[in-house]
Amino acid sequence: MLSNSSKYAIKGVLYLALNSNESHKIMVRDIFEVVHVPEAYLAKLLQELSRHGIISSVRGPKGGFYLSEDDRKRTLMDIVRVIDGEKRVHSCVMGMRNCDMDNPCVLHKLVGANKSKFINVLENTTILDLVEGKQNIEEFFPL
Amino acid sequence: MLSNSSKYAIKGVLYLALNSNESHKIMVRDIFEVVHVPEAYLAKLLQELSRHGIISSVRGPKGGFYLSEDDRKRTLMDIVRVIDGEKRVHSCVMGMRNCDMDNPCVLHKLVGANKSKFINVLENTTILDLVEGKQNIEEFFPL
DNA sequence: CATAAAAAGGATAAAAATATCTTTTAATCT
DNA sequence: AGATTAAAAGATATTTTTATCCTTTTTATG
Repeated sequence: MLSNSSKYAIKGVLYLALNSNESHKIMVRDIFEVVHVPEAYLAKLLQELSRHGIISSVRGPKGGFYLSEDDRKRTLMDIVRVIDGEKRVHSCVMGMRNCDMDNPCVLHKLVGANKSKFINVLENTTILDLVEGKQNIEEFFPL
Repeated sequence: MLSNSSKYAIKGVLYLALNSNESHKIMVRDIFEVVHVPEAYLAKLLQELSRHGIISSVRGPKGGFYLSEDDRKRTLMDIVRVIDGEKRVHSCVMGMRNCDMDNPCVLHKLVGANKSKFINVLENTTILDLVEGKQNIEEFFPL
């Protein structure tokens, strides 16, 4: 429903949201220990997000990853979509054939409603919401 | 959150609930095609459930798997617990350290509520509920 | 222009999940 | 008892996910 990779990616982006901006970019080297994700693996994930325009990056000295103002308007689902793919997220809880949102099976009715809510949260929560929101920033840690 | 193996197991048990009883046992051979799970794999899963007393089975001729009356009172969570383990189900959505139901992180607050509901459904829905309930039996298919 | 910094990319490795095959054990029926 | 049937158990194979390593490309700066 939500892969480790996606969780890692969200953690990384969260860190960027809290610590980076256009004039202060951050290297993977400075993130991976804080969010407890292997350096090379996190790099891969962030590169993937950058390639899909979900986050920003520049190469070379003084380079690194960061979130632009627009990037911050991205939703959690944007991240998950890139890392896990649309398919995984929307696949039927029961893996039933001929069963999806529109034509749900019984288990869909039982658990699907909650899954849908889960998806709604992912779709409606932006990075900005998380960071600027009413949330106590301290609660994010430890990532 | 819910492995394929668990889904397979639930499907298998559902089939047993609909088609078996103490005096009419069913062989894996007769289930696997209907529920679209590889024969040997489904066998493993059902054996595991049987070993943990979630479903019933007898060996030899006229043998097979079946659900006793008591078996039918088992919840979906009983199945998931055996196949996926307690840990997987209750693990933090974000994989945060120091984060669980009692001491939730921010993402917990966002998506955790729905996850908890999801878990509640699994914990409060018995096989019997699914089969005898108000549900139209046809809706289960195709498994 | 040279150099160093940093992401990007490709190839590989390790671990976990999924799946299959083979042998053993138990029950039933001649 | 012996043959047969079916689950149980054990060993092995495949695939997917997760993770690492190493090289290449880009870019800023002295």
